[in-house]
Amino acid sequence: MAVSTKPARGMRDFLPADVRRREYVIGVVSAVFEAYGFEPIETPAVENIETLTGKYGEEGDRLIFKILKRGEGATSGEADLALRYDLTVPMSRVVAEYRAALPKFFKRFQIQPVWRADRPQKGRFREFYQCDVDATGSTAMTVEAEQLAAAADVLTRLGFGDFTIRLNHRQVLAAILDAAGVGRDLHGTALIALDKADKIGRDAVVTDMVARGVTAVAAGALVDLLFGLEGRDNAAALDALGAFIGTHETGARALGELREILALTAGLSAGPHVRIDATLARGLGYYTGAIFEINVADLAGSLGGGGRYDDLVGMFLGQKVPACGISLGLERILVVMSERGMFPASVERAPAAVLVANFDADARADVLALAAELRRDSGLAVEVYPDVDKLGKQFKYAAERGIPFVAVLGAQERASGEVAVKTLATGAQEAVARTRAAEYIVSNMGLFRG
RNA sequence: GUGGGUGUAGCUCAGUGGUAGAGCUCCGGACUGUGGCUCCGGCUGUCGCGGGUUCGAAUCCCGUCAUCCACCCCA
Repeated sequence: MAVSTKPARGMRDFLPADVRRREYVIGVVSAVFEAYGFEPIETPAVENIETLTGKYGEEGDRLIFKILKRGEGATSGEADLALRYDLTVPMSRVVAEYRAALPKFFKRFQIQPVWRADRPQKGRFREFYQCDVDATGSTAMTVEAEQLAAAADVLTRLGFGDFTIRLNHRQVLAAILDAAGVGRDLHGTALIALDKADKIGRDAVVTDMVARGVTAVAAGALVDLLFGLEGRDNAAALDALGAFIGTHETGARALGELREILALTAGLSAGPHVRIDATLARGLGYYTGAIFEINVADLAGSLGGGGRYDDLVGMFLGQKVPACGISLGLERILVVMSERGMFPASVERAPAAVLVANFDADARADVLALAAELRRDSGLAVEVYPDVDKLGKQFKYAAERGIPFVAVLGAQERASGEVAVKTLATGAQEAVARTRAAEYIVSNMGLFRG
């Protein structure tokens, strides 16, 4: 065996138990999104490369998986296609392409894999699913509020109680930097330093900023502001930010938007989880307004994130279409749920409810017939042991797979028109009339419902 | 792209220069119409790969690959 049987780096195979868990989470996500009036769409795995480049910022562009051009590309290294990096950009392309056919307010959700040429680590893969909700056509903060509520509903229904939704605004960040006296050309690099505030501490942030060209006075002012916000509630934080930026026009308007989002979510599921965080920056290039990120204590990365991007669709259409969206990371959610054992018993269920034993070559046709009767009459999944084998092996197989009942149809049972049904959890076994076997199993099935 | 940890049986790992081990799993049997418990017996290895040092390398050195963790960034 010379060839490795492992999947490619950062990619994973999903065995039955994995798929069941994934489908459970996806089911909750779609049900919640649909309840908010979002409609599903799907787009191709592959996009023309120019659709993707220049949308994510320098760091993002570097992580795009490119596909060599057929033919001469194999030698020249030229790429004309790429695997999608997220779902937001393809969705924006779709909105631009089908603008006339789509409703004025287009609310879509999309649950599909995306690919990033990143270095894998805990909760980070090169192929992973995103669950995105986005709405185009409105600049109202009701959009942000509802999307935060939808995300909070999903997490709450999955059993999360301890998540934090960090909320900030790109224009607030810009206003703070302006007010501190940081030149526009240094905004990007200053944000990177600022983003680390909660990790590396006050002095390190100042040092970092100065190294990036920010004056010591400006860096000091920023740090005083940010660390002065610690421990304050949302209203106090917004007031402090407002005092700092003073009469800065776009900044004041942005703060107003954050106040509105807080007011609108206050009575919703998201309300208790939202926290103003002036250090939240987010690297993706296309955000223009409110930005958010969902975190949980036991994971370094985020469970989800998003924000408003009013110019992205316009990059394809040439006409401004406001948009806002939020993305939940399926694998991140699954990693935490698996570690915490948050899956309900119904998800960890056995593949079948009944195993029909097969130990008499002459009875094989009748065994298959019994299985068909049980499926029809009980509605349960019924599996037949394919090989003629010792009964002991078959009981062991059923026990290992977690199948709760074994039905035995041997010469004795066939002669008497009965089926021996054994309940593995209790060890109880009863001979029941073949016509009543399904009913017997169903009535005992309640013991195993989680 | 940067830094670090780990690669030995199907799995978890021990073995720090002298003939490759344990536990679990698996298979068979005790129990040829009954799983879990117990007991008995048995299988399994290019020690990640390539080179170097050495009389001798799983062990030391170099390289490489894989994987995990962290950084960056992100879901």
